Amino acid sequence: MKWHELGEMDCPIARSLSILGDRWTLLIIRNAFMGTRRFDDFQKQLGITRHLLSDRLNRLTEKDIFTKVRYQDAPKRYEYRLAEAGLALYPIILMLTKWGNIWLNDDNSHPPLQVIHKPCGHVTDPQLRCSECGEELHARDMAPFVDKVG
Amino acid sequence: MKWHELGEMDCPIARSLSILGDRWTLLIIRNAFMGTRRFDDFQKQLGITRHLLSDRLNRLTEKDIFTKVRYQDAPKRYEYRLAEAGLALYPIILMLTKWGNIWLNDDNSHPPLQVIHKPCGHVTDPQLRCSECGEELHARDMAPFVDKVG
DNA sequence: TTTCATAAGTTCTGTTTTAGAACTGACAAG
DNA sequence: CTTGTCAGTTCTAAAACAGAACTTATGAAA
Repeated sequence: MKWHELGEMDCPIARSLSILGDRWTLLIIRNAFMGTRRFDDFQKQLGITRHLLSDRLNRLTEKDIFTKVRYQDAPKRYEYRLAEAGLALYPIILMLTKWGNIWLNDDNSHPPLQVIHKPCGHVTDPQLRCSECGEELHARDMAPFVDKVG
Repeated sequence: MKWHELGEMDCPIARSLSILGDRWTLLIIRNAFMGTRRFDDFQKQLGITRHLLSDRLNRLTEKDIFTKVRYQDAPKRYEYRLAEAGLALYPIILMLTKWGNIWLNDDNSHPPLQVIHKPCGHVTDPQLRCSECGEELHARDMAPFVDKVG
C-alpha cells in the first residue's frame, strides 16, 4: 500500500497519518507552535534538508494546516502560519510530549517539558477527560473502536 | 539528520517521533488497541508488507511498547501485546482520531468513529483538560514551550 | 506418505524517499 | 561590485519501502 492510498481509507487515524505520519511533519508543527514561521528558521532549528522542508510546507499548506502569507513585497517573501486545522493539532503535540516525558526519559536525564495554562496561571498536566462524566479516560475503560479494521 | 539521531535529542516530541513517526507504527498500535495480537492478523488487516511489519514489531518490542508472548510451544509461536508504555499511547490514538474526524472529513462521507466510556456508559468526546482548573486546553491559552528548539 | 494448511517470519529485486551539499534568483547594504 | 539574506531548486548517493516468493516447523487431510 502506498502512502497516498492511506488517505483514502475509511478510518480517521489512517487519514490523519497520511498527512502527519512521518519523521518531520509534527516537528515542523511543533516549531510552528513555538512561534517559528519562516523557511530558514524552520530549517536551521530542525536540521531538516531544505528539499524536504519545502515539500512538507507545500503539502501542509495544500491541506490547510498552514497558511502561506506574503510578509514582504520586494523580493516577495512568504511565511507559514498555522491555520485552524493546524492549531487543532495542539492536543496531539501535547500528548506526544507527555508520553515522551514519561516513557522515553530512561534515566531522568531530561527535565520534563512543562506548559503553563495562562487562564489559571498554573503549570498544567494535560489530561484526557470524558465529555459526559468528566473522568480521565483510560484505554481499559473504552469500548473497542467500531470501525473497519482492514 | 538520521532517524536514530532524533531519538537522542533533548526534546520529548523528537524522542516520541523517533519511535512513532512513520506511516505504519501508530496504525499497528491502533489495531493492537482493537484486539489484534498476531503477526498474520496485523498483516492482513493493514496490508503492510511482512518485512516492514516484522521490523516494526521488533522495534516496538525492544522499546517496551509491545511484549512478545509465547502462546504455543510446537511450533513456537509468539503474539504481541501492548505493554504499559503502549497502553499509555491511547490518548494519542484518540486525539488523532478526533482530529481526523473533524478536519479530514471533507464531504462528511465518513461516519465519525465513536468511542464509549464504559464507566459512565456514554459515547464520549475526548477532551484535553487542565489538571489544575479543569478547563479545556486550547493552543492560544498556553505559554510557549520552554524547550530547546534546535 | 505425499499434499495441504497455518503461522511467523526471511530473502530477493526494483522503486521511492531521504540526506547532504551545492546552486539560483531577487534584492539590500557596505 | 562584493557580500549577505531569504526562499527555494537541483543534483547524487544512500536508505527505506513495496510486492512477491521462499523458509521452517508442525498438524491434519487425502
